[in-house]
Amino acid sequence: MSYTGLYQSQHLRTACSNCSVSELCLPFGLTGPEIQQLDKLIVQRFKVKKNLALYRTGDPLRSLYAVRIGSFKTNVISVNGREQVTGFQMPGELLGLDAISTEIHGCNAFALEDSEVCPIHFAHLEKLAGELPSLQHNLNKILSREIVRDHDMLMTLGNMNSEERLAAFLLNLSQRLSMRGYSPTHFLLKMRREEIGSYLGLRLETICRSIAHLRDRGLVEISGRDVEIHNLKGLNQLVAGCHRLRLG
Amino acid sequence: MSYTGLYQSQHLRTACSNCSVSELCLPFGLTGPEIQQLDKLIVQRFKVKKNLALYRTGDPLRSLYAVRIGSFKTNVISVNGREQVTGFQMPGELLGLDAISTEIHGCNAFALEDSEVCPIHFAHLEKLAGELPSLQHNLNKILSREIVRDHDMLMTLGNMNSEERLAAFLLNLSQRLSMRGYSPTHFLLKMRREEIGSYLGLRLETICRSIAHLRDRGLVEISGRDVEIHNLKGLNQLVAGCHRLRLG
DNA sequence: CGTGTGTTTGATGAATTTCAAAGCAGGTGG
DNA sequence: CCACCTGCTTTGAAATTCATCAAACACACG
Repeated sequence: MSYTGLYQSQHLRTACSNCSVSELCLPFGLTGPEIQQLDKLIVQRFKVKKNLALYRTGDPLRSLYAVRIGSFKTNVISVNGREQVTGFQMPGELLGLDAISTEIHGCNAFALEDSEVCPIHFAHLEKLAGELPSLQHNLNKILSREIVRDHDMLMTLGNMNSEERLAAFLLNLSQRLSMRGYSPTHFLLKMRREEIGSYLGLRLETICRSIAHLRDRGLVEISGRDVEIHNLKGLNQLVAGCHRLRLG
Repeated sequence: MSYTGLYQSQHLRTACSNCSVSELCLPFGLTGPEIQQLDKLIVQRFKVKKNLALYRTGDPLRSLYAVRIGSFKTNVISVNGREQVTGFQMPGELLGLDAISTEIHGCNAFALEDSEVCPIHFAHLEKLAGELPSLQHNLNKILSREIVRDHDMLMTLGNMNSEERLAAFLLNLSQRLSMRGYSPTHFLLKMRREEIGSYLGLRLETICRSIAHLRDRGLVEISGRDVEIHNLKGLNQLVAGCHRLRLG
């Protein structure tokens, strides 16, 4: 069995397994005729084989990348050789935003499976943004949203125990997949336990044990990379108290 | 004794205790005549008393704020009432970047001491950025730099023990202060132990004990809020192995 | 000089890491 | 097609770190 889909086995596929150009424009919040402007930037596409780098720390920023097919992880390697995973990206999401500050990539991006991306030449994007206020506005929003996401992650690492972190992680994947039309309750993990652990600030053994705990509570069934969420509500309750209090 | 300075007692002051308008333009990377354009946006200034909020979660985004005098913390309160400090801001730094995504503030900003800020009306800033490509470019960079900072923080929380986290925190303050012309080795903390703990994902008692450990190693002398770094090199070595490996 | 807030230190217990070993799955070559 | 590797996952037992609970202390302020 082979997967062209992502985080989702073929027979479960309920939506497109890849992203069209106009879908790639979605993060930029563009509609109608403006898409055609952005279209001009999203002309190329290329494949990245599993475990190969899309870019590496220190590479100059040429393009941002929109994931079309597959999935990626971004990580930073410390002097003493430890990996810190800073994020996982799936189709329709952007890679490389952190490089804008220095115009040099500050992390590595590796394909977790055979994948395909569309490069978006950054200098051209900025030029186009200068002409299209709504594009500029949305670029600001995209960058800001990334900051919000990171703050949520800080909250996860600062306030949650291992079981809650794993639950929050699974719910996050579930939500992002359902946004793209996939099943929110049944999907495949493309990363190893060790990578999940790095992302969540835990050791891989702790991830295994937390999986076992969630299983014992009857909330999920996870065998290998295959995830089945039995009780979405229960998972949500587990992390509810740790979430951002929304006012206004 | 009263402090108009920030993180720095009066008698130690070696640089300006507040930021002029042109200094506030520094984060935007502008020089020469362009500053005069930005000047038009930075016209007001107002004071925020210690412990009062500059803005709160749920407030609509009207302005970003440049800290002129004093210091702030940003935090998020979770449903179960726990505080997560997401950052500390000192003069010359910007507040409110995370609100751009939703146009609603996603966190609270509190003054840690009597402070003064310059509001930068965001709609006007975006409009001006549309006319000044270099301003737009720098706004992108500022947002991206915030993402990089957050990634470094994820690394701190994911890979370091309590002592290393505290050392990294002190070095970070030291570096930001020295950039502004203050002593990198002698300064005052404006936040409580509990707030440092929240920021570093530790309890306040653990902060106290980590302080004691660093003192026992002869690296620092901290009594109350007064910090004296005796061995900057030693502190750096402590966290060196956990830092980003730079290639290229 | 008392009161309240913030800090320090100690004793204990819980959660997570570390070390170790066994089990499983997928891919490769005989 | 099977056997064997190799890399990944799971589980157990011991060690460690950090959180929790508790109490004393320090300091600023009215």
